[in-house]
Amino acid sequence: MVSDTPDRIVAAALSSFGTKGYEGTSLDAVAAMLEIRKQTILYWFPSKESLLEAVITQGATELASALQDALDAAGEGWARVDAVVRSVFRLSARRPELLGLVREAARLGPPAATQFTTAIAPLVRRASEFLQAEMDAGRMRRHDPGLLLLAIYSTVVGMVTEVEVLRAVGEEPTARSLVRRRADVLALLRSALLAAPDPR
Amino acid sequence: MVSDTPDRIVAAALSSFGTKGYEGTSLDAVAAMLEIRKQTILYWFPSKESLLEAVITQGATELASALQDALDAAGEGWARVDAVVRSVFRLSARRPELLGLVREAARLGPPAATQFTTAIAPLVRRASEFLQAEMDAGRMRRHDPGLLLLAIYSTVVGMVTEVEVLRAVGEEPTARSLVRRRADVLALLRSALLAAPDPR
DNA sequence: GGATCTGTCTACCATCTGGTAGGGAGGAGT
DNA sequence: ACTCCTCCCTACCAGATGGTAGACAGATCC
Repeated sequence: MVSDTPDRIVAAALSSFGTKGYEGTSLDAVAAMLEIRKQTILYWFPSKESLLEAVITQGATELASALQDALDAAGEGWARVDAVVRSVFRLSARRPELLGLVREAARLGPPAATQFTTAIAPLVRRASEFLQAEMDAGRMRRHDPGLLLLAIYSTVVGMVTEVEVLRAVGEEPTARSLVRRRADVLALLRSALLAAPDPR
Repeated sequence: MVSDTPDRIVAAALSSFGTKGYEGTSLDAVAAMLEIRKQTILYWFPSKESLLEAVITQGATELASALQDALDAAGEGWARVDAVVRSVFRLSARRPELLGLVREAARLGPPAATQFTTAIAPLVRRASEFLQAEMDAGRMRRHDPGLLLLAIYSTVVGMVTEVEVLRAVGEEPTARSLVRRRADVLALLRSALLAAPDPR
């Protein structure tokens, strides 16, 4: 029988890295969550950095699979954007640490950030091509697909992770508010992206 | 003669907190930047936390004044949005640490985040009222002003701070790219916000 | 039953962290 | 000349941090 300890360590570390940040999380703290000793963590992962690496791999995998599931179930055209946004909002309710980890990975810079972006690169490419195709077909306004993707990413991730900014603009981060925010983001993206109905 | 040391400490700490993060910055590191001893920092600021407080006050003041200057020089209507976006992009080129600090403050949560949002609350209120007025006048599409503000904030700050995500979507963060990004953000916001010309 | 391997532990360690205690140089006030 | 105040320093300290060394229990193999 193989031990499930490394998986449990990664899960606990993901949660803590995603909420308290990498520097803000000590190995002792992660160990305490699992009621094991720090040395057990260092038995499975030779250093804190290598644990981060495993956590990012895990996070990227989970994120990619969630988005993939949403896309598999989605239709065509705008429905795909809709599905992705909805799945991110669902994720933010069920696994807020995961979105937090995305932010943290971006903040830490290389090599963590590079690892993450490399892991989800295929999704980025597909999304980019999708946007390009929609634009070519005249169904979306023309923008640089890469920058558009970054804008969508920033907006959606900001809308679900920036709790304090949310409060600053007078919105309490409740479950009900999440539904409103999702509706608002979708409406906003609609008007930003969808080409105006051809007047001719 | 009063010493300028506290100001220099705050400036150095702002730069480090904004790039490496709060936990990622040690008092020794800040002291080394100024070629003084850590104890001199602790003479002026009784604790690291109180230094953070001073840094956030300073950061919020600088940010507010930059935005205020831009608004004072701006015209009416859409020109005001344009002016704000341009000033943030200018800031991201001249003082990237400042934008980094905004992100860091939001990430740290209370009390740092609260302090920051409190400090710029007047600007938020004015912006909110402006958007509301534009909507009432039929010049912008209707959205929740608070959520709209958060979306704009996320998009613009993301566009200037998320260097690694930028790379992931195939955009190298050069000075030239900054101009393109600014143009793209403005175009995006235009189509998202401006009401379609009344067809009647 | 002995040897080996796996997984977790206890016991340390060096380094770094924020923070305290207190000294001393030099200017200002008297 | 003396004292006081401002400002920065050296010398420490306790606790936390990431990491190492090695013991030990239990399973597995021979």
